[in-house]
Amino acid sequence: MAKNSKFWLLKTEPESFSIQDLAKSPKQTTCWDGVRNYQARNFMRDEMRVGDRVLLYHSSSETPAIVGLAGVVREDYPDHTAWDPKDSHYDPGSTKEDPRWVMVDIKLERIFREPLPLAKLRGIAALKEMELLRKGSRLSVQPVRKAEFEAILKLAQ
DNA sequence: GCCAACGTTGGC
DNA sequence: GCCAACGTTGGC
Repeated sequence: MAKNSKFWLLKTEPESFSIQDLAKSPKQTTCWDGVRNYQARNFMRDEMRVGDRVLLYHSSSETPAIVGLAGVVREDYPDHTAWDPKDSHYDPGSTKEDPRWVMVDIKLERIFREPLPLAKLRGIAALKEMELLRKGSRLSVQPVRKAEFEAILKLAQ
C-alpha cells in the first residue's frame, strides 16, 4: 500500500451490482460507472488515486452493510454510459468533447466473511463521525478517515 | 410503502 | 440570486 493512499467508501445497490458480481467480473475488476452527483464525481476526479483503498457498501438492501474491500486500479476517465441514450444514467449534457462524468476502475481485494451492518457500525465509538452514519447522508462516493478504515478492518477480521 | 434529507431545476 | 417544486436516495 502506498504511503499516501487514501480511503473511500463506495455505495452500490446489490440488486444492480453486488460485491459478488465484482468477484465474478473479469480480473475481479470493474469500472465504477453511473455516478451522477457532482460532489461524488469530484472526489473520483480530483482525489482518488491508484492504490487507494475502498470499502464497498450495499445500500437499499435488506441489511445495509459494508461487505468488503477493493482497491483503485485506474484513475478517472470519462464515463461512457453518460453518452448512451439507452442507459439509465444517460446525460445528454455530457459530450465526448466535454465529458461531464467520470469513473474509476476498482479491483476486489476481499469479501468480508461477515458483512458489517449499519446497525452494528452505529454502535462503534471510533465511527461516531463517519460520513456513512450521518443522518441524511446520501453521498455514494465518500472519504473515510484512516482511523475509521482501520476500525472497520478490525471489525471485519 | 413511507418519508426525511438532500440535490437540481427553473420561474421570477 | 432566491426559493418553491420536483426528483432521488436510502433507512426503516
